[in-house]
Amino acid sequence: MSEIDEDRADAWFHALADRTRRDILRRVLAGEHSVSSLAQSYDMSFAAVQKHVAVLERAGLLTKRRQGREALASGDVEAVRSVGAMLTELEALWRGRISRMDELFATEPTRHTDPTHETD
Amino acid sequence: MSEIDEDRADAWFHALADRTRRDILRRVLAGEHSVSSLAQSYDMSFAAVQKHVAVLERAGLLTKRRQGREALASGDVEAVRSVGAMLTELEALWRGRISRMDELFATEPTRHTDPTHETD
DNA sequence: ATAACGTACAACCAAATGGTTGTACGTTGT
DNA sequence: ACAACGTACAACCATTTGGTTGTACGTTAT
Repeated sequence: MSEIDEDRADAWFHALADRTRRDILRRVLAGEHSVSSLAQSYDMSFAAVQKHVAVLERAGLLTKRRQGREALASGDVEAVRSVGAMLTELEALWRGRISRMDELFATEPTRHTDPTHETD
Repeated sequence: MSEIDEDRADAWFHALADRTRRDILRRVLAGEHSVSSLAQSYDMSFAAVQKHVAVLERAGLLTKRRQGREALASGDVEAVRSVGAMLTELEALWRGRISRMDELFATEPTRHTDPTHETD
């Protein structure tokens, strides 16, 4: 895992580790929203919401396009899939553990016929 | 999404938002490790690693069992899958956006034969 | 018995986080 | 022209975070 990948993963998971940001991401994945229309949904200042959007943008989880005075935010489903792929890699490590246990079961049984424990 | 679910998601993503913790999780998903053996892998104090393990444990991403004086940590693949499932739900919102766009394409074409733009 | 080991946790510290208000600046509507 | 709107960002503040050292306590080995 390269240093740059770890940086991206840090940004992804940090961005997702806040419920307001997860909620914003849900909305912008479902459709484009201006920053101010998003801000109206939450009981906090416009600036706070704008910062949350900026965190999601820096993490690459959403993109903004300018239309007149509005900034329209849109979720990037490919980035979400990349995060999912990281978790799948973690699962693969776990599957590796299991197959190593299988190996163990495949080699261990010879012990059962260990001549030093011969009984007949 | 219930309040308790959001709390769990906060804990999951926060736990994953640190590269040392992700690395620890990789190791304990691949196989059981004592806290001190984990600590030897990192250039920080035992206490720091012990706290990282505690964060992962509180998030439910790993479990510990006591064996003598050692605490053996093991990754919980089901929890990892639950995090993945959250992301899949996010993707579903995006697919919803697409199908709403399909609806739009399905109704819009009548405009093309709008009598006010009749040319012949 | 006692030294060494493995763990847990408290107290502390610098840096980052999530919020606030205020300011500046381009865009839109009257 | 000018007021209102939408955005961005700086400065500030309380809390949390990720690290440290030190202490305490049960377990293992000599």
